[in-house]
Amino acid sequence: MSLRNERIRLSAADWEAGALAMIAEQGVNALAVEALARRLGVTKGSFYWHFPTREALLKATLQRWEAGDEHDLDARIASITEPRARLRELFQWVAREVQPHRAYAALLQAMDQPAVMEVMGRVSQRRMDFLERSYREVGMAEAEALHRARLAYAAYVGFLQLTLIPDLPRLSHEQFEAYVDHVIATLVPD
Amino acid sequence: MSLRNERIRLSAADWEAGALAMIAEQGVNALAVEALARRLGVTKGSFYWHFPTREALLKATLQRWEAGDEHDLDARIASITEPRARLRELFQWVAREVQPHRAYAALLQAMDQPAVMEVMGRVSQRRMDFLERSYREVGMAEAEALHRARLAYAAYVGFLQLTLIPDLPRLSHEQFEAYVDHVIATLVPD
DNA sequence: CGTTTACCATACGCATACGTACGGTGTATT
DNA sequence: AATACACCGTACGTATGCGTATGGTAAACG
Repeated sequence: MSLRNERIRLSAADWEAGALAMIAEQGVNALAVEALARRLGVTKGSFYWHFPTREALLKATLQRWEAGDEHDLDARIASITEPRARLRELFQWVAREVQPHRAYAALLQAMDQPAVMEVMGRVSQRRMDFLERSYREVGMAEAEALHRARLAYAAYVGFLQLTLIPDLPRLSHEQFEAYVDHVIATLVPD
Repeated sequence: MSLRNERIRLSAADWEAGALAMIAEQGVNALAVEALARRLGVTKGSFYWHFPTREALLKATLQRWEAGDEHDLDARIASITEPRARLRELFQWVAREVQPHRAYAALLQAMDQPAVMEVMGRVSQRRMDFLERSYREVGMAEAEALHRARLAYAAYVGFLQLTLIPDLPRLSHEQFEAYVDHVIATLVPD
């Protein structure tokens, strides 16, 4: 038969990429084997050749996402030497590029699954440590830097959650910029 | 047969209360009809006498929760006239009493379900409006009050999320108090 | 050119969870 | 006391989604 004109041959990486896209768009719960297979134009007979189980796909996808996330942070933010500028750039980064944070927001809503919880624990700890070091570099005492890092990270996580509530009035571009400026002014010293 | 010694006769309100407890403990996804029936010591034959569907139970439970939430806010916080004291009391309230916020945190993780999304939209808007009014009362300009309200609410939501990540080091009581003091000092003027 | 390998389709088994049908029992009502 | 009603148990039908078994096909390889 073969109705499809373009021959499709997938690798494990293709499945992981599709899974990540599906998570970002519809959440972890929507990550079903057969749905993903349809999305990729094949059937699940293909899937179970690449992965032994759905759980294996999820873990591989999370691992890939975590590595990419860490890489982005290192490349864009950690390279900035001046701590205040680094913090400002961090806030503006998460403000400008919404797309990479959709997956993070989706994973926040799936913490009941152990595999997700494990990754989010590591990622959150790493980000908060990064924030804490930056705040210490601008002269904050140990305890204060820790608290401010926690507050800043909570503000980030909470903001992502709020963007997921469609009933809330969406921010226009100017409002959004003004909000980010306000956050920076409030949470970044000087 | 009737192995149970105590006769159990339930009302719709009993089912709603049980559902709310189940949501707070294990999340919205864990709210299954037969599981809840076991928890209440009956079978699902009982459930479908009180409710036509699982969705109906969820909506009724959410409605009950929303009413209680609004009542608590009015009784404890809104009655405080001095705006700065009101804001401080608000932060300390959500800090001291963790239990009432478990349901809120659980609902945050179930935003993919339309019924949940609708309620969370209303509740979030109401809370942010309340924060904005309070900030305006302490003398903030309109735009700044709006931004600060958003930031404060995001910090609340994010903090709840972070408490759900068990891999993160838990805060001791003193650390927790110090953190709340830091948040108040940072987000409440003067 | 024949065979192995990599990838995929189809059909099936099975568990979970919703919802339905219907019969049963205790309590209230007349 | 007889009947109706409120509440519950049991058995069943059905949909979904995971995982398995097995056969098929195109491309790579000897």
